[in-house]
Amino acid sequence: MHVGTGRTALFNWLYAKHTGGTFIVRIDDTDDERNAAEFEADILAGLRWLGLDWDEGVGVGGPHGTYRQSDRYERYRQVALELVEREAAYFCFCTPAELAKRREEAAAAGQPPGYDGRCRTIPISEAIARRGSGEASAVRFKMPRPGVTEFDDLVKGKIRIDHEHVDDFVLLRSDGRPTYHLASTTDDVDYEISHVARGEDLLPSTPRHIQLTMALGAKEATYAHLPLILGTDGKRLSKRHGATGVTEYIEAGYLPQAMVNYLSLLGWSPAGDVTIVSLAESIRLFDLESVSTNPAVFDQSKLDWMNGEYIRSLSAVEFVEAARPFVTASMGRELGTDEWERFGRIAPLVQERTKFLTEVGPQVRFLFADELEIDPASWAKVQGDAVEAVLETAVTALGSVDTWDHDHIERSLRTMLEQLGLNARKGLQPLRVAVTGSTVSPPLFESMAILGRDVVLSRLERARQMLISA
RNA sequence: GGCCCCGUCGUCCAGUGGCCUAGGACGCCGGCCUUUCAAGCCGGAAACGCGGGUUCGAAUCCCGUCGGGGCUGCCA
Repeated sequence: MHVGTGRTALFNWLYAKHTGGTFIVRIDDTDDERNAAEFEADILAGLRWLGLDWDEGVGVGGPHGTYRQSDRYERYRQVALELVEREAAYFCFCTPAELAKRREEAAAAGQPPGYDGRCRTIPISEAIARRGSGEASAVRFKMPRPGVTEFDDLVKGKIRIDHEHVDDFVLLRSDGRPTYHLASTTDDVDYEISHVARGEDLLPSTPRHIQLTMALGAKEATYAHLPLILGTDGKRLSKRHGATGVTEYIEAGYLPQAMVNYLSLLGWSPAGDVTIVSLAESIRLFDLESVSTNPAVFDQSKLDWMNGEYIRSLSAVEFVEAARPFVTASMGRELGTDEWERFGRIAPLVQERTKFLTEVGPQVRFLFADELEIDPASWAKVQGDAVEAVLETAVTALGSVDTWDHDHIERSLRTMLEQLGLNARKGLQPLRVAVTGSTVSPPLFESMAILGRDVVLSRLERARQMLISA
């Protein structure tokens, strides 16, 4: 699910929750270029991850069948034919090749490229005869002309479009499949949709949908066209801007709460100067009419920051649960009970310094590694005159600590620093690298405490050997 | 090209005629704190696209202009 789709879904959901309405999820799968099953699974996975539950629709059911357009082709066909019967639509015998050619010619001549309506005047009896003889035809909607569609968009305000600029669009393809316009408008009518909130890219199609709805004898929905989400270059957000799929963010270690909060701020803001907003608060304050009219650039650095905020706001237990699959993936194996216990002890320290759940594994792997890998760059960074003395003294000092816990370890190492006349930075970094394998790690004393004396001493000893053999 | 939408710091928002010497957040820069990295704290640079009106007064209203985006398919 594209993040833009996610944002649209979120706004629909917030509006439904705010107004006590019904949030319906229906699958628009009239395009058979795409793999419908995959497309649907991806959408539903995105919605579930974001926590946007639906009252009616795919999976949960409701009074209108499967909520999948691909299951309703017969209904759309009937609607199209009925429209032809009532002379609100007509059969068009122009072939796609002809249309393409005319479009090209029109473009070359500087003329508007839309369909010229040449089949509109074919007498119905003739059209039926041609169809009877096997000639392929599509069904086009007869856009009322002259005419104008005016509507009050909840976010854009008054919109007025002259039908002069709206051509007779296809309702039913020559192979009998409906177009998006037919299918979704029919669904909106059949499902008694009161509000349609969608991307601004569909604004120019709205006169079509409204006219179609009227031709169907129904009352049009209230529309709200949401501003588009742009990439950092100001163009519509697409694959080349990086991760644009909601589900990609799951694996990248983002929390759905952060994504939802971030998305909610793309085109909308709660009252006041708040940035971190709970979902409950968003529901309470949300309103389509206060959605901004201008497009928003998707700025990942703000999402990243927000993710860190949400990670830090997790309870200790929640954090462990959220991090668990990432730790397992990072280690490449399932951890044992005692290992999880150790993880639970270090977790609060790690939680404070992580922005993405994917960072957790690398930060704690030193706790579970039999043979610690020492990062070469880190090792190089701590080399100096004092290293050998530090390592040696530390082994002695730590060897005689009577209770192996954070406080005793700290006291012992501070004493060591004094003896050697070193500041903490100089004296502790070599130990950090020796024990955790990197210059970047959770706090050293606690790490040592959790690791246990034996492992710490053997790692320090090993580092000493490395010095000697070097 | 035509039609439509939009134009406040780099980015997301606040601002709906005087409270604006334009506010918050992210990012950026500097400092503090500090056992690393983060986090945290303090400070800083940074915007009303432009030109005309209207008005005692305009970021806020009107017009124009420039700029950006969308649509212009038997895609959605």
